[in-house]
Amino acid sequence: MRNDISPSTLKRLPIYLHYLKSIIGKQVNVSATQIAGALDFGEVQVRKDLASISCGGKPKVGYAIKELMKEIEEYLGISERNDAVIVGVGRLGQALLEYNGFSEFGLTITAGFDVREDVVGTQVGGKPILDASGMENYVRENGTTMGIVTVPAKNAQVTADNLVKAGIKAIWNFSPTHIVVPDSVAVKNENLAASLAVLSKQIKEKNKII
Amino acid sequence: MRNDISPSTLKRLPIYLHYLKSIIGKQVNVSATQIAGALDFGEVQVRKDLASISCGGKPKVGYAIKELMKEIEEYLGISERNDAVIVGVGRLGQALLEYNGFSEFGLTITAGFDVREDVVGTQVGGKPILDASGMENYVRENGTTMGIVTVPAKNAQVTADNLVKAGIKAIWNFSPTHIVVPDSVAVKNENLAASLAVLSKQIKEKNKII
DNA sequence: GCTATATCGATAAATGTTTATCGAAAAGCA
DNA sequence: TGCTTTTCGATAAACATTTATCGATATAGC
Repeated sequence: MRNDISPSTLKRLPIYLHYLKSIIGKQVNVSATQIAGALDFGEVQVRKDLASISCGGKPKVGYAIKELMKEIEEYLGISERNDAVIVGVGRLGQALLEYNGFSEFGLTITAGFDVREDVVGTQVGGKPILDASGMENYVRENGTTMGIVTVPAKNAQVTADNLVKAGIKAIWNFSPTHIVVPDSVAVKNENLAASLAVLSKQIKEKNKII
Repeated sequence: MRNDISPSTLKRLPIYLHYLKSIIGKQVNVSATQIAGALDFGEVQVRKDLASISCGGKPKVGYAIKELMKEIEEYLGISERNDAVIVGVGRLGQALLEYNGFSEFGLTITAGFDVREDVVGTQVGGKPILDASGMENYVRENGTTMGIVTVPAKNAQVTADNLVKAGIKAIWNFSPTHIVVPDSVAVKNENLAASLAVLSKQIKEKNKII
């Protein structure tokens, strides 16, 4: 349990966790070789990643799945739960409200906010959709940690600014624009265009080779 | 226009492009300093990124916005258009069908596929939703390059396999599971859990410091 | 008990990415 | 014209990540 895990490793931990969940019940132990094979990663990389959070595996046997899962979950802070609100209840916002896979990682979405009268007052995924004007108060009163931004691009920065004013600690931005926040706030710009760029480039390359 | 651009740079190019679009009309030239300031990147990094695709900026003036945009667009292969289908027309699939920001990056979504009778036959974002059983034929006949996977996790790998069988060149996987495909196919697993992990970790860190 | 094998963990090498530094070039101005 | 400022682009240094190699160890079979 060192504290110096690289961002790259960190990004892979949830992937390992997901895989472990899919095989628990079928086996007791798992080797780095097996994980690497299933996920198409390097064997050494897996071992190195796991070494940084795990108390260790046994030669010839591998890692105890249950323990390993517990260690990853603990490291990812799944015990420390965070509350989030979603600002912008369009299709994407709705999709995120309905998806309950985040609770697996300690995140609970408590409410959605929007300005459109036809959605305010409804429920999506069992969570209330409230008027955007009440967002700041809600965040302040409930001590909400995270704001998920799914508004149109042109409103994203303003929305983020409001969340920051309300004392949010982290912003997860899904709107197709880059937002900037003070240093005290964590931000992750979910950038579909960037992924697409990488993928397009790969297509180009593969075409060239063949 | 070298051909050896790093993945990290590649991921930033769409961000630059987006920013350039937002300031074109307001100015003719832009400096790396300005871009870096607006996007909260390092000044040198911006210059290095741009150097790898651009024919160059002028000291004291910066880069000609129009040219720079053209160069980025060309590099990203926005001229070479790709067709895509979406498999799985739930909320997320619908959100992606309605979002028309991808065309900006050369991607056209032509149809959606699902098994649920209540959506088959409808239109979302002006695109037809067809029965999943016809997916392979559709892809083969239209020479569709990319499959966007937004089915539930447990169906993701099967869906991917079918797409591969149909001759797809790239898979963009939004379902919360890791899928594996042959080497000949490009794949990008869009991993929300990974992003969330990184963000949660950041929150933890910030809490510690304060 | 001994040997063969799978697997771990550590160390080292290779590779990739970011950051710092500096000279040079273009523009503005006295 | 010559000086100052801004900014570029190149080079080098620092840092991070991935990949390769190898000895050590636990298990299984003989």
